Amino acid sequence: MTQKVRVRFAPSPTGPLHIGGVRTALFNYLFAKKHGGDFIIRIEDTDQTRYVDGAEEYIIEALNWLNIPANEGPVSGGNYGPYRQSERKDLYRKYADQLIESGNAYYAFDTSEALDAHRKNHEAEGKTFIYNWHNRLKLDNSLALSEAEVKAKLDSGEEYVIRFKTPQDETLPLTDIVRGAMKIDTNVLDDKVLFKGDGMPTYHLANIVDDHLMEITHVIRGEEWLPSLALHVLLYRAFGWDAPQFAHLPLLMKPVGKGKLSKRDGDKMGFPVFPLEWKTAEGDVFSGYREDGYLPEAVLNMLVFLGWNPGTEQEIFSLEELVAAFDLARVNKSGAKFDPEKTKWFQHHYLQEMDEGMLTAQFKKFLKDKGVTTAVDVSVIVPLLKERATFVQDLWEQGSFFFEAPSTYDEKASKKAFKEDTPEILQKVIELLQGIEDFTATTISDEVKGWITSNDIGFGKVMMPLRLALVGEMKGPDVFEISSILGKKEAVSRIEKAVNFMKQ
RNA sequence: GCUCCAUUAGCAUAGUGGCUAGUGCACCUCACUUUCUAUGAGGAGACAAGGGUUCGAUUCCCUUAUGGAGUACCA
Repeated sequence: MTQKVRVRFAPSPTGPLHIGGVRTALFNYLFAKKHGGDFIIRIEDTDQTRYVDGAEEYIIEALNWLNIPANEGPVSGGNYGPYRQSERKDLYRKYADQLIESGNAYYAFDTSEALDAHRKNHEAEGKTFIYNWHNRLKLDNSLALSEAEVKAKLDSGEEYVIRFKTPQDETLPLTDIVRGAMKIDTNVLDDKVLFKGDGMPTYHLANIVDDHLMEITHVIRGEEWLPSLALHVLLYRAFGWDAPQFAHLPLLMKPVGKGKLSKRDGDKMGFPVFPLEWKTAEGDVFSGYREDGYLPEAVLNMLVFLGWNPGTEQEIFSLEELVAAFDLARVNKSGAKFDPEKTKWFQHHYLQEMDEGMLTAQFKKFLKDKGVTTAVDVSVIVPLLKERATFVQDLWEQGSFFFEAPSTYDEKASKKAFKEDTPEILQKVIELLQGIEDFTATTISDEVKGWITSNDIGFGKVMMPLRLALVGEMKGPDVFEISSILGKKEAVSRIEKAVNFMKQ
């Protein structure tokens, strides 16, 4: 029996959770649930200078909205806490020391200024400064200095960092579930800082220690971590621990042009890149899927197909179906361009599937928020409008005329529809409507159509101006449905208004 | 620059050593709705390039090109 699957999503609370991060969380969630495992959230806040207020709450709320909550985390708790690295601070030091004792790490006293200077000099010569085997003995660290010198520096309280002593002359084989086998020459790696001058570990140390302590079995993360994989594997080895399995997910790219999707792309191109709306301290607002009216099911379905597919032709998946179908082996290797149009298609689909009573309730709320009061039965018009709606707000877009009589007539359409003989025709229609007792769509339709054919008038001459009179534009459902819902009195009044408008 | 990763139509992708290379979005046409949507039916559109290996390569190998990531006392 293998051990229980435990995966973690480890965001850094430096701002709102990017949609790419949401996908990483989703894949972690699906993998965990598929294998009956646990999904853990861990806040990686080892960089205190980049901490942003509210970011952590945002992350949790976003996952809850999408219905993919964690089993363990800073809010839900668990047996492996604390789940914030800042609260685990005291823990890391001893592991860094352990590495020094075993000869896998060393103290380095080089100041940031000195290292920056080295980098600048190298850059000027077109070279890259790497802190590793080829120069570590020439720099200011415990490998180059005598024991007494090191002790003196340490005792005097001089600031230092702890660096990993990357092994030399080794071809390290790496395995990734998505990419398969890779290998890297350890000589190109640098001696990464594991423990910072401020007493905090870097991501690299903290993530290995925590993943080990939290008994993480699979690390599923973005491709931007692939270059760090060698270091991480080496760290597990240095500690003598079993490494988890790794899976690096392809990046999400902008819809057009080059480069990865960034937070500024969204509002520039008219789609959200965040699950929830986010307001910065400076007052900038980034739109979110939730506030834009997307359903969580649509966002999830869209997201899961970015970099994964089931290998069948099924495209619509409920969360349960995703859990059943998901497989890391079917994750793609190359970056996926984000397609906002496809998102809308999913959204349209899920809106159609939504319970009609629920949709009506949401639309009623929308109307209330807008301050619209009406005698019209909203539950009657929702089914009429819904198939052409992608968002709840589209119902208003499509059917506002049910609640407000048109005050103007679409210019282009009225040129086409309002002709010289139109007032006369509409006047006849008014008389016709007045005479209908059973004011239902079918009866009105029969009466009007019958009248048109028997008088040989031509449908266009009647239907177009009639629609324009009732709606104000060339849109909306069947004109007779509209007439019926508006009621005789209102329908007649709108037609009269149009007649008067034309007479001016 | 260096290291690692990738490359099927505008986008997301399926797939195979030999088939008309499949699907969805978007696009075009028609039908329906005498409007606009939605829907239905059709249609156009792809294996980055060049070398190998092979009886045969989109599929395997190499090179090039393009794209991406990393290259911090950030995650």
